[in-house]
Amino acid sequence: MDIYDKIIDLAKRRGFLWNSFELYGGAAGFFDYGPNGCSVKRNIENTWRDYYIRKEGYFEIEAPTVGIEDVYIASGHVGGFSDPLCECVECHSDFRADHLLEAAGFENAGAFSLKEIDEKIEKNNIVCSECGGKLGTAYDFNLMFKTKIGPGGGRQGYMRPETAQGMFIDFDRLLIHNRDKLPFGACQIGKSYRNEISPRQGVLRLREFTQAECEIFVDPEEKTHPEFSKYENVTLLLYPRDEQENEGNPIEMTVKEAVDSGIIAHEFLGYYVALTYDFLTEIGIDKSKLRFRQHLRDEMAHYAVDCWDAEILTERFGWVEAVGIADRTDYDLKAHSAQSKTELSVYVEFPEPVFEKRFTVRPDMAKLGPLFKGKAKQIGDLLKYMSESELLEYENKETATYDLKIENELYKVPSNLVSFGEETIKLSGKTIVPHVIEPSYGIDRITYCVLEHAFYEETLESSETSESSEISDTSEKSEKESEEDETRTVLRLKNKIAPFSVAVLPLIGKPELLKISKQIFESLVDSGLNVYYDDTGTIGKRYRRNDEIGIPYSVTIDFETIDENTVTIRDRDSMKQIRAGAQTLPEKIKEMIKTEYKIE
RNA sequence: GCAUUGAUGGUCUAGCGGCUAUGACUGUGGCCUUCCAAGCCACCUACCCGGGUUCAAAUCCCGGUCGAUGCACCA
Repeated sequence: MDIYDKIIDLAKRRGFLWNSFELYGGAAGFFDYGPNGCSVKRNIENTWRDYYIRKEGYFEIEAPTVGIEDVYIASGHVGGFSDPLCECVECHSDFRADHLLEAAGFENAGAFSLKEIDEKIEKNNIVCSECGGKLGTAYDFNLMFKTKIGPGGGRQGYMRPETAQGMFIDFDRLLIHNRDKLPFGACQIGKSYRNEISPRQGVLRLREFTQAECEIFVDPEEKTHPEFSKYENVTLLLYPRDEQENEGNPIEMTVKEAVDSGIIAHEFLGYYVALTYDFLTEIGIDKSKLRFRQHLRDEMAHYAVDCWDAEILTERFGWVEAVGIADRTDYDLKAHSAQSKTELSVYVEFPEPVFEKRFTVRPDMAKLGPLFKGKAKQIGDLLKYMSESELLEYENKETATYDLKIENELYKVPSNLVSFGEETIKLSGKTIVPHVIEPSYGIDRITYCVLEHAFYEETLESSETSESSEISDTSEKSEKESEEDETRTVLRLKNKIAPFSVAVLPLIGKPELLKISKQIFESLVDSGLNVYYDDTGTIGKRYRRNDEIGIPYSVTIDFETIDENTVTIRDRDSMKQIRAGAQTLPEKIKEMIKTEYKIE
């Protein structure tokens, strides 16, 4: 049983993760979060909000999960989020049709239509590489879930394959909300949907999953980050493109070093790579099992400048991509701008107005109008955009006119109606389409990894077998261990991530202890803590149960509580205890939660 | 989607044509119990779904669903 099986087993038993639709036999690619899983996931999401909304000051929005067709035409998902597949008639293997053609020597096979693919397969006699059978006609498999909006034929709708488009579409509203200034960010946490061909690896590849995405809109020429110094000395394990291509290894370096040496494209990306490191370690990802891998050039979207994935090491699946941090440039805004025929841009004021000398031609339109009637505008425009030398070329000194030819008609424009010269123009700003820096987090993957990294088993020698250390034969000893020693399973979750902060446990079920326990429970609940109360069975069993779902502290009420108004506080990880006054318990526990206090 | 393989209480598991489906752990109630899965008593909970073969199917056959693995796909 590997750690994945152990965690899925624990997750099922203790209400973290359940297969969806189990009652009806289940469906691949869907998971339910049970009560404890829901708490952990929510705590992770709220910590994310803490970083992006509270600290970074970005704006959270909530857009629909169903989108209209225009959105995904613009984003490229309607056309590009599908793959041409080809099925073997004999053995029913599926192949990427474009890959087959590329293997047969065609270049840019990805650009072929389905019809072209069929023709080329036919002509070149391409057969199934598995069994040599004949290939069926190519078809598009689009990874978006389709739906209809409204009754009857309805309007074509799609379940969103990423939350990002919501932020792009609201760009102009968000810009006004930020009072027309860059940079600013918008985020959203929510479900996304991809109709995966074959979901595997449990909760790591889902058809419905939760993303936390942030789109930060920046000035394309200003990719330094004002708060860069906050993270510049964070040391990261980076796996740059060059190292991957030359079979090298990840390298440790500070964010500053990575940006200065050009490994990370710019400060803005570096800042969010470091923030991601901070966030992931804060929620309990093991530092030593976290690295940042740069996308290879062919792996990156064609419009992206640079892209780094946070990868988390898991035992069964190896390095799992959990976060992507990309510079998407102005691709998305331009695409939506073109699709919606609306300008999506920002007017950026220069710190100082810029004065530019420019040669300008000023045709006297008030005179040219009556003279040339319908052609006047065309003539005027032609003159306006001429350089000095061009203008002089058309000058006819004899007749004192500029002789212009438009559609083979000659127009003689009197020179005295055209003035020109150098002018100084004041520019106080310019209109730009912002670039987008996108940190995108896969919350379900992160949640699984947090559980895996928190998972801890220890073997406790049962008290009767303490003499077993005298046995010299190791195999005999291990046999004895498995018989008599017990395994304690602990989720060493960070305090802020654990499903409950503290458990209240009367030592035994005597009425006088139960009464006072309830009072202590109430006082902790009233102070805002998430408290778990349990008075069944024996104390040891309850400790074990709570260890397994990661409750960091247990408050035990015993007979001294009645006499002296004190309780014990037990540490989940060390099992050590301290005594504390019941009066100030809520403050004490809150302080311990906040400081990740360990009783040694 | 293909191939291999599996599916029995919440979990692990025995049974592999034939009585009321085995056991352990968990859970619940009770007794006991002054700090780490203690003990005793009682109880709850299961043959993945649909067809077929048979007097009789958890067991054999076919199809489906879900899981694991490989190929393919995906990030």
